[in-house]
Amino acid sequence: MKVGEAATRAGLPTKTVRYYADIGLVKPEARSQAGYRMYGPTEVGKLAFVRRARAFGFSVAECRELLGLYEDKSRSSRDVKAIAQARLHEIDARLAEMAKLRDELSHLVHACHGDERPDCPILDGLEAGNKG
Amino acid sequence: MKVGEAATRAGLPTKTVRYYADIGLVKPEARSQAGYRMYGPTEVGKLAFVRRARAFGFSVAECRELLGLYEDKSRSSRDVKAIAQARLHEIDARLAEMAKLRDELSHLVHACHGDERPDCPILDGLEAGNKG
DNA sequence: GCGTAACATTACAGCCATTGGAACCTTTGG
DNA sequence: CCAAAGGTTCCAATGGCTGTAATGTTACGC
Repeated sequence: MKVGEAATRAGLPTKTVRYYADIGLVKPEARSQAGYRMYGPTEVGKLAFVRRARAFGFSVAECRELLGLYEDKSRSSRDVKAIAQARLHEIDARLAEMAKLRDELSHLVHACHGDERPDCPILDGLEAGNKG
Repeated sequence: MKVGEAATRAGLPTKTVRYYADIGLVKPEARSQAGYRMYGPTEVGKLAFVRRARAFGFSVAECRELLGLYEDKSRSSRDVKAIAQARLHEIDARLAEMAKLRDELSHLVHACHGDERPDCPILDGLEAGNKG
């Protein structure tokens, strides 16, 4: 498939997919006669993976490393597992924090009466919660 | 207090606090005789507010909007609630994405035997899991 | 009162990860 | 055959910081 479809399937802007190809993060499987980037399901999978990892806050360099886990056939699976597991711990920590923040905001939203009164618990809560 | 202390209290880098002052997001209460940015507790509160909002994924522009509501005494809490609730939905979606990434990595980590063999299941995981 | 370290200032450059636009080429369908 | 839709490259700009240089100010020990 061409870049547009690959982008759509991966849930990324076409421009970004091209950019990822340019920086060598996710290269197209091949180029068509006319020079079009041609992608297969594997690449779409990688792109979607990168999208998730990026949304999570991993840098492009880290995404590269993570993708490296998939691509480096010469690496021992012990190394792969170690790196993946370390990342997993990071992810779990961030996930927990995000969930906590989410619950906080949720609580505040539900505590907010949402009428015309100017004293809103959301703003008070955010203001009060300046300790961390 | 001066910028350094304000930054520390708000949990932000000094540089960022100065940057926020420059773009008019959170201005210092005043300038000292020597031109130093002078902050009070109100500004520290705003800075911490911005930090948390940024961590939630609010853009600086959105932070500005929220701070605007915060500063506008005639604000209705309905507006604030509407904005916060919209963001909450986004955050939920983002959390779901993160959970997906986490599960993907977790699955791969557990499927990997972690020995010296170069054919690690982690390497194969992507081709299969390209649906999201 | 003086030195100096720790802080502050501005201005400007650079960074990362995109994103927009111009100018052009290829494929697809009536 | 021609237009629309979608592809290409390249270069510029954006958002949100972050580093660095050159310089000014303040606090503290001597």
